[in-house]
Amino acid sequence: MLRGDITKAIRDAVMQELADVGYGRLSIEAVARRAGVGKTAVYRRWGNKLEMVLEIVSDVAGRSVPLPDTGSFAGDLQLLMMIVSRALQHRIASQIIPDLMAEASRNPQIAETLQKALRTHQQAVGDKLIGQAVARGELPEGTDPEVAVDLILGPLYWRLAVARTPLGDDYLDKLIAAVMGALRA
Amino acid sequence: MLRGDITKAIRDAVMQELADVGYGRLSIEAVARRAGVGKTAVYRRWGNKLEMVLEIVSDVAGRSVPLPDTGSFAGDLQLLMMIVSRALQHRIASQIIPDLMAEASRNPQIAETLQKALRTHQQAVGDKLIGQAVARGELPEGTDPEVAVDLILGPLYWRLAVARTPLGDDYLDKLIAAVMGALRA
DNA sequence: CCAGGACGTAACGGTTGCGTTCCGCCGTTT
DNA sequence: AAACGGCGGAACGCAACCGTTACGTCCTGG
Repeated sequence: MLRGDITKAIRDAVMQELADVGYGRLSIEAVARRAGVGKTAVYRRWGNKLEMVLEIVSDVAGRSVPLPDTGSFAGDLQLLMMIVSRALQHRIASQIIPDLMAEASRNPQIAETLQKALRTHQQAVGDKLIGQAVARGELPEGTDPEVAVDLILGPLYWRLAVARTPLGDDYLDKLIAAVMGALRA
Repeated sequence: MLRGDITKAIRDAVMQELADVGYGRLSIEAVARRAGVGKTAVYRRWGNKLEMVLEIVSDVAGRSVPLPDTGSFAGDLQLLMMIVSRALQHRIASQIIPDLMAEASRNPQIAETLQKALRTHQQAVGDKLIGQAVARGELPEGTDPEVAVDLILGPLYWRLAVARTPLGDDYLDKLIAAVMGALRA
C-alpha cells in the first residue's frame, strides 16, 4: 500500500543526508524534511534510524560490481582500478564510505552489514582476479591474494578517500605498473 | 592558574570520548563527566567543542614520527612500516583517525588541521625516504614519490583502519617485498 | 589571616531530536 | 456512496546538550 514515489524520495534523502552530515548526526526529522515528507511516512516504513540506514545502504551497496574478465591480468587490473577509482570519486560514495567505516568500528550491526556488502564482494573480485592470473601463468604460483588485494585497493582508497588528492593524468598508469611489478616477482 | 592535572584529565577524556562516540556525537557534558570535572572547567579552557578538539588532536598528532634512516632503503621501509602499523593498531588511533578523516570532508577546519598534522608530515617522511633511496641509487631516477608513498601507506591503512583485518605473521614481510618489487622496476 | 581564583554542583532557558498520537485530506477500492 | 488507508502536518512528553550563571568550597600566595 505504501506509495513507491515516497519511498524513493526517502531513500534518496537518506543517502544525501548521510553524505552531508554523516551517520552520527543523521536525524529522521532532517530526512523527512529533505524528502518533503512527514515523519510518519518514514516510521511507517522503518522502525528506527539504524534499521532504515542499514536497509538502504546495504541495498545500494549490494548492487554488485561487475567482475572484470578481459582475458589478461593487465587488462583486468586496469579495468578494476578504473571502476574502483571512478566509484570512489563520486561525491556520495567518497563521503559515505569513510563515514560508515568509522561508524562500523563502534556499531557491530553496521560493521557486519558493510563487511557483507563491501568487503566480501570486493575480496571475491580480487580473489578471482588473482586466481585467474595465476591459472593463466601470469602470476607466480604462491601469490598471496590478501596481499595482492590490499596492494590494489589500498593505494586507491588511501589517495581518494583519505588523502583526497586528485588523480593526475598518468597516476593510474604508474600505479598499475607498480602493482604489476610488485606481483610479477 | 589552571590546574595541570585537570587539564590532563580533560585531554584524556576527549581522546577516549572521540574513540568511543566519534566527533559528531562528542558532547562537552560527556567529556566533563568522564574526566570527573565540571563543565565550567572545560569552558574555562576552550571556547567550544571544535576549538577544544582541534587543539587537543593537533597537539597529539604533532608529536612527530621519527624519520627512519637506517642506511638502506629496505631497512627504512621495514622500519617505517613497523612504526605505521604499530600506530594504526592502537585502539585509539584506529578509531579516531578514520572518524576525523570522515569529519574532515565536511569541516574545513578539521581538514586543514589534519592535513597539517598528518599528511604534511607523513608525506615529508615518504619524500625523504624515497629521495634518499634514489640518491643512493637503490631506486631508479624517475621514481614518483607520490605513487610510492601511496603504495606504502595505502595497503597498511586499508587493511588496519578500513578492513580491520589482523596482520598475519609474515604479512608485513610479504608487503615489504611487494613494495620493493613495485619500485625497484 | 585574608583575598583571589579555580574548582564542582546545580540550575537556567533554549534547541534539537526522539518516537507517538491525532487530525483532516484525498485517491482507491468496493 | 461509503469505507479504507496512506499521506502531510502539528503537537505531544521526554531526553540530551548547549553555553551561561550563581553559589559555596578549597587551595594558594601574599
